Amino acid sequence: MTVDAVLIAGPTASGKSALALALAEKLGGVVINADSMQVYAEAPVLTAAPDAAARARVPHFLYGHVSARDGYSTGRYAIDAARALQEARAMKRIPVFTGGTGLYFTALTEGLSDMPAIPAAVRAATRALLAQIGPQALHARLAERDPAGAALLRPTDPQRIARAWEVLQATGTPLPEWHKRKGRPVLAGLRLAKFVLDMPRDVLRLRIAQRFEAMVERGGLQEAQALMDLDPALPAARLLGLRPLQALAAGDLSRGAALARAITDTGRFAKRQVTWFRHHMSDYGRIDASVSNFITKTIDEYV
RNA sequence: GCCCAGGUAGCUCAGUCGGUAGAGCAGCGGACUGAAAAUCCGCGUGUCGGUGGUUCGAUUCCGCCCCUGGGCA
Repeated sequence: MTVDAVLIAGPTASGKSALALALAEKLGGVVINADSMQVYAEAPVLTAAPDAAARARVPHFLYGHVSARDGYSTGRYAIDAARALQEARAMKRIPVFTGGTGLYFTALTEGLSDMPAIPAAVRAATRALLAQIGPQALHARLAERDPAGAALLRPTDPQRIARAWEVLQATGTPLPEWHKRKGRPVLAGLRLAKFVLDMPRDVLRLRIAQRFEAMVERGGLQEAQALMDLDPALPAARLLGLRPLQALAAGDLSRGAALARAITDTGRFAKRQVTWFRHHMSDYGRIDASVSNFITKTIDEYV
């Protein structure tokens, strides 16, 4: 495998971390996270982050390097990933990027638009305004100043409306204008081996269910309890399973109902991931991860 | 064994005074440029328990059978 970096994407619970570890070990590489939730330090169990044993075998980057009590973003990820890449290259080790966040892979291989970070104060004010007047009204206001941008968005899509609004407020330039300025991909100019793990949906759902049960056994409930006071507006508050487990801890949900809720939510997420991979990553090689020896087979075939 | 109430979508149910049927949840498909494990859009996926009968036509009415729940013994 004569490449500069390996990319392994896959839906949650598909076994990509294990493949990345085995591949990095075989290649003398490092593993770099490409998952938006595994960056948080407080929930290694619930985010299925690589454990101490894995991290002892191969250097891991961008796992638990930020607090769940802080915000994080794709923009920050792109910066962090570029730095991790430099560190790996300085070590003369091949970086193996792995995770399930499609947008992070876009940042790695396509690049985000070249635009400034939006000040936290503007973002907070936009959220407050959105909460106050609602998405329809904010969409209407956006349409007054950025008709073209507003036309691209549905009045029912609060997150994208807020994003367009805050960018306009902070920079005075409509978001679509910024999107025309292509930025430099984190992995620009590198030879890449790109893979997407794949498996039948019903098999994946079963794995999700089994893994979540195991997470609860291994301290997932305690992690959720420790984050009871987490600001619900933070990205980390969206962590799958967090709310159901907190409801379980508070006595508002039975164990069975909490687990069912979390497993259903996770299955839906996996479906969205697969849709992204199918349409944005069609040039990635497909690996069937439902066969028991897929790691060995993959290494035999590509290394 | 007898009486009663049910058997309709994966689940919980609605409905058809006889013209092959919807709702919620689940599920499936799709979009996606700095919160992306987010956010948003679209789609009923069905031998209406089985089998005879009446009828131009039965998921609907009638008979028998099977299954489930409750009651009486």
